[in-house]
Amino acid sequence: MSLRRYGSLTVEISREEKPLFPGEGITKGDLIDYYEAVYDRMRSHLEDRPLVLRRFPDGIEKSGFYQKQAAEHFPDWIRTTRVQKQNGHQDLVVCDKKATLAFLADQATIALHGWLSREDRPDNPDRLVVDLDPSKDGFAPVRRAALRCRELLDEIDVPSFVKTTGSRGLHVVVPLDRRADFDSVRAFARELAGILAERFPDDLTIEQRKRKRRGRIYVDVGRNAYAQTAVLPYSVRARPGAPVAVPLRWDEVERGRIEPDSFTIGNLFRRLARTEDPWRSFRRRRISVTKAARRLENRKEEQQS
DNA sequence: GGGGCGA
DNA sequence: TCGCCCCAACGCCGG
DNA sequence: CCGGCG
Ligand SMILES: [Mn+2]
Ligand SMILES: [Mn+2]
Repeated sequence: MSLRRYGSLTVEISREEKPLFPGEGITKGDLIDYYEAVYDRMRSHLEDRPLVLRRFPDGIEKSGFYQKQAAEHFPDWIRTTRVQKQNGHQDLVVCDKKATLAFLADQATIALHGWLSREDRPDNPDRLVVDLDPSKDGFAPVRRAALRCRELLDEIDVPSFVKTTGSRGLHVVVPLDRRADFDSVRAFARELAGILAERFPDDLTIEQRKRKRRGRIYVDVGRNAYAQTAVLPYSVRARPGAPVAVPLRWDEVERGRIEPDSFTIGNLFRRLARTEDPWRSFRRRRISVTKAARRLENRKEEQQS
């Protein structure tokens, strides 16, 4: 057992040498090192956001579990927030310091998923996510879908940001001013998805039924709802190679060199050292969904005339 | 990873 | 003392 | 209302 100190807090680390990614020999100690080092970049995406933990105490080759309710035995300095659910409430972890991230990593939390809203206004998302899910292999169509999504948003002066998920797809993310609730945001997102699928019916679909997708990319906006989550920027994924969800610049998507597993625990720091935060302007560019929806309506009218 | 519980 | 179990359930949508 | 989906 070893100890790591974070200011006045001490985290007991158990079994640093335990392999969590046996294929690559990546250990729990490596995971903790990673999250320690990435905390400063991750911080703005963690702040005030209820978390869902994806834990793999016996490594990614064994089954893991999701954890929402913070365990009784978590230290008292781990902050939690009470959220309402169908039949009562739950206390979810909120990460407000590096020590929390280190503790969660020691608990074999490989991936962190976050609500799209923050604790002070849980019904009003601060980001809209267009989740592009390929139904077959090949990343080029996903990159193209993301660029088409950005293009549509550009047409109505809505800023957009893109990240790899570390899995198979991409997320296109729009920062919101939180004046609109989930129902309004989702209605707008569904409108966007519908237009995209209409423009590119051979490549994109909004069909929920897998069988009806026919190999096309699923433009999933269903995550824009209360208590739903998306993988957080810089989260590791429980997949071979220890891939990471990484914010990108749009020109990187245009160049077409990025693959879903381009960034991993093992190579992300080269990038962080060389590249400034591609989402640096995220907060500055928050928008009103109500106004954006109005611009989308106007545009549709002028196009049919 | 760690607590609770029944054998 | 040891082995086993638990650790999320929810919200939306189309039919 | 059910079942599928993520
Ligand atoms: Mn996805
Ligand atoms: Mn999805």
